[in-house]
Amino acid sequence: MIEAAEKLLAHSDDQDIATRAVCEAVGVTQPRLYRLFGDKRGLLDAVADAGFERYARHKAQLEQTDDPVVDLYAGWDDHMDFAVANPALYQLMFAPRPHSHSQARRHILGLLEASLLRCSAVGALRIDVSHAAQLILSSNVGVALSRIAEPALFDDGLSHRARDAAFGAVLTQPVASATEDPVGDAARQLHSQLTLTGSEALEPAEESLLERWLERIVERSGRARPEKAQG
Amino acid sequence: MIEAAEKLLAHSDDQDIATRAVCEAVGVTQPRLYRLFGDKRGLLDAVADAGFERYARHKAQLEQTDDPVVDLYAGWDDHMDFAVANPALYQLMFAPRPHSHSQARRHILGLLEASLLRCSAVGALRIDVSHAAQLILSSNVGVALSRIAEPALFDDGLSHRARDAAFGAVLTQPVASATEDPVGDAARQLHSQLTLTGSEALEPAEESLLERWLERIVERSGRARPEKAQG
DNA sequence: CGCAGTCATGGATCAATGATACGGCTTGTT
DNA sequence: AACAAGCCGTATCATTGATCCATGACTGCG
Repeated sequence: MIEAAEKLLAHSDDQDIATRAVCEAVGVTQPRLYRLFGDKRGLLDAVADAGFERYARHKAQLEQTDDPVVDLYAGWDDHMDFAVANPALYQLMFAPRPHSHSQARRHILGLLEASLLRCSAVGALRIDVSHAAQLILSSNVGVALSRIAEPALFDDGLSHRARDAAFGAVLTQPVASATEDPVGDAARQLHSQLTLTGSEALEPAEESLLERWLERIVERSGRARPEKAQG
Repeated sequence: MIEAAEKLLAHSDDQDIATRAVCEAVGVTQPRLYRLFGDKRGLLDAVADAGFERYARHKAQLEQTDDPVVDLYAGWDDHMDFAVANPALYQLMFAPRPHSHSQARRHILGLLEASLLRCSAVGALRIDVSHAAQLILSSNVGVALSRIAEPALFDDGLSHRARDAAFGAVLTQPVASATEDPVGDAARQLHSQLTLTGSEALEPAEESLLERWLERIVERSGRARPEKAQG
């Protein structure tokens, strides 16, 4: 029945299900559902917890590297994959629901803490496990919900950038400095200044062409910059 | 009427409102509401957009420092304050709602980009404005929604830790001191860098013309002191 | 001033849905 | 076989999102 509810939820366009629909999808009556779950909220909690179990199973198959930091990176990406693959279920698990008794968030935080504990054991963690887990999970959820809510506003590369930002603040590994690309940095700064105030020294056509060139420089240097983490 | 809807929403414990309740709180009939907003979703969109306007007004009163990075930090904290002060409205604005036409998220992203553009203009930004805005907003929303959903799981200091993590990934460590001629400074810096290392992104002819333009910008800003440095 | 036409208005109502009461059936025990 | 107990499902209620149609107000014309 939980499977049916999740299926209906995934296919419903307004992110809501009717208890009647769930019941007749399984072939049972409504009182049965209410004796089993007590409430519609109870049913949704059960669906959310079932979602966590699937999440945990999928994650258990994945995490077997001997480098805990690599596993951490894979965990973030896996989380994002889960979110985009099951947006409705993901919202059920991570969007605020009043009076929800689902333990999915707490359990996933526990999984993340376990993963971080391994990192901390090899000295890769800069702050304590609990705080790091909160930071990573909330950031990860924020990116996922933002992408679910309005994919047009949030870039495809956002997940990796946010991941590196969160991990950079949490892990002890040296953070790549921005001074590796001085040309790009200077071009970016000038581009912003021109956008903000303009310049009386150039004709409008010249300024427009200059801005295009600066964008090219920034883009080129962004590609050439050594991007360390992918996977 | 929007105010009444928001008030009811804030006081409702299940994070939902009945169109009847809104109508009789204002003293109008239901068809009136449906001719005004077309839909319950339309009403909620209107409430969300009204929430953005309050957010924007509150923010406009705040942002007046001459250090854009300081303003950026204040903006994050202000965002969190808004979230904890108006949790229901905040969820309406930032939690995914199917088929929502609310522009609140887009507008707030625009405000953030404007704030970041000022940072980038003084060389405080390591990546481009749009990407930085996406990262900061999604992380901020994630922390806020997590705290709203389950305050017990997420520490009080999480907001500041996440803030520093996001900003640390986005800002350059040494903040360039504000000068009276930022365009000229940026142009001079880029000119020097191009002279030193060049750029593969431009053709030689383009690069040569770019250097002449940069010289013109530097010369002009050196001669005519820009007294109106506002944009 | 009177009248027809147009349109907003709201009481009444429909349809969907969450939740439940009550009669009937199965099951186990004597 | 008779009886008690518990589960099941039909039928139903209450709430709520959304809409229909008779009514009345306003406008423009004669």
